[in-house]
Amino acid sequence: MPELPEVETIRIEISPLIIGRRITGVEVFWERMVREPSLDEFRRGVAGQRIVGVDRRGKYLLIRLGSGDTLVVHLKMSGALIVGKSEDEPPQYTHAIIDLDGGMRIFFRDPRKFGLMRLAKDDASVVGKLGPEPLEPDFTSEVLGKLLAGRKAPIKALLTDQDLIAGVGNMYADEALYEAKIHPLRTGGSLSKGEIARLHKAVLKVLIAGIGNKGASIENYLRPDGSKGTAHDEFKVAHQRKAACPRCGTPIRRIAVRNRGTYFCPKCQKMK
DNA sequence: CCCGGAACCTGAAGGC
DNA sequence: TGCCTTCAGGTTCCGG
Repeated sequence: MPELPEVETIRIEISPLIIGRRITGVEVFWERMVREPSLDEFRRGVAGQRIVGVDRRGKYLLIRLGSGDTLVVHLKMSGALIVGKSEDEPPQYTHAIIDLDGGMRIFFRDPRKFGLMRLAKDDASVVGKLGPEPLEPDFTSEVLGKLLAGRKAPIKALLTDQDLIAGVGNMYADEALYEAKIHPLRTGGSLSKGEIARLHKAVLKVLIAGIGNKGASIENYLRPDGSKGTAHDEFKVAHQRKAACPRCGTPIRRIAVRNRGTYFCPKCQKMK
């Protein structure tokens, strides 16, 4: 599922393919994919525009247009942007196509149909409420401590709350908690200063490793050239059903936290 | 403000 | 073989 490392990989790899190209048209086969404005307005606002940049904020991909507007893409759980040629057959589950000059097209593939696009005048209306970017220098252990102070919710739920930290999703939250040896059900406010420092370091480590491995191809995530990432090969606990803890050999356990599958080592990550 | 649960989606995988 | 259940989870909305 696209989380920060997956979206960042897409940003890095799609930028040289599409920046400088002009969008010649948009086809949308699943209309609910376009949230704002109306589909007609969306088409008019996108068609004819030149792509002048691609940014990322949290899990949002921000495609900058010559008009000053931003084509916002969120891939949710199963979305992928595949760059191909005009004569290519659309991949299965393609729900929208963005045609570019030079005989290229971007296929928006999304089996679960959660992914969305919108056209925005400014960033604030879309990503204004997001928490800090975890890989920016201003995201320090002290900042993380302040965000968690007094919170009664499970740390697993807080880590995946986009208003607290932007970009961390279910998989990387499990990996970070394992790395920091913290039980996913510990409350945010119960973490010691040392544990917060460990967790901060772990979040950076797993995200950077994820980007280095071009994302995790659990489920349907694909890179713009259609290939898979390899980050999931290095997951210690996330989705490791029936596997053993690489540190102590204890079977990995799965529990549900806020209705999300949560994997951890019951021996290394104690409630205390 | 804080917390938890449901809804949106549908293919894949596993059990019987 | 085939049906049924479970699992996957980012975001938004709603109720307490």
